[in-house]
Amino acid sequence: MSDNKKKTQFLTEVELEFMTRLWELGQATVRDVQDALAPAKKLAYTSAATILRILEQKGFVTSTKQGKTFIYQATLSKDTYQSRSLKNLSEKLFDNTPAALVARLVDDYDLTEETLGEIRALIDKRLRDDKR
Amino acid sequence: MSDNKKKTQFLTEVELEFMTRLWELGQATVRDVQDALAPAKKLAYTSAATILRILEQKGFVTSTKQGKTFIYQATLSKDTYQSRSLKNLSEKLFDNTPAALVARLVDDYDLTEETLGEIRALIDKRLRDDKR
DNA sequence: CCCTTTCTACGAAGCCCTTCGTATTTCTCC
DNA sequence: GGAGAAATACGAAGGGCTTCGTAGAAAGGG
Repeated sequence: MSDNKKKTQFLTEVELEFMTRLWELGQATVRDVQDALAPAKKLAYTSAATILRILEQKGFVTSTKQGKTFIYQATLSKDTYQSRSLKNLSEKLFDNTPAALVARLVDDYDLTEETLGEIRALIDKRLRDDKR
Repeated sequence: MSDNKKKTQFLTEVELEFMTRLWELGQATVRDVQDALAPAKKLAYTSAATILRILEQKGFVTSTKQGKTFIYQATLSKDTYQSRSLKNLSEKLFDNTPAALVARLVDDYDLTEETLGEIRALIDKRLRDDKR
């Protein structure tokens, strides 16, 4: 005890949009991120700056100053966030049963035969690897 | 045009908790749902009533009056909401590539051989069904 | 050196979410 | 029919998110 810091595990819609840009760009200034936003999601420069500042407060990104400008970078990898999100979804909505999640996915989407094949290959690979 | 009704596609944390109870119970009064909440998530009776009222406003549940009491019921099946959530996650975080989602899932979780087998069976079934 | 451009810092407005308390209605049953 | 129990209706407080504007600092070219 204790940093009574309230953990914000998950990103809001807008924050996710920003993190996605950062994951793509690797490093980026406010301007870079703002420019990278889809036309439908454009924000004022100061709005973009605010979102990045908040993301930094929450620990999702870090910044380093270069000249007068901050350069932002994600502290959390996309992979890690994907894991976290899937785990959460599985817990909250699929009774912590990943197989049920895949079942739903396979049932709903009009997955092409090719996609289904890819998925099966992944599983087979994993089964093989586990055997070893 | 137009019903300028802003669609709220997704549930908040608390709302999801409530919907989960409703999905389990089938039909339920405010009191039923409140009682069904996990101890850590107990709310005052009026709070529970408020959440259900909001869920109704948003169209996720309907109510019918029975005597002086409202009986609530989900209008959206859990399956449907699962689909919607998966679709969203896939779009927003996996470049709309369901196979990538499964890949992450298979990589992260320590899935048992049994679970992996189940998943593969699902896919095989789907592949077979599609063939027909 | 100063003007323009570009950046950061900060705070405010509007909205929604969460939680609850108070006030009112409705039912029941003695 | 009136008292008490239980339900609904409503609104308010507190907090967070989203968006932006204004003010001030920093940089650089003429």
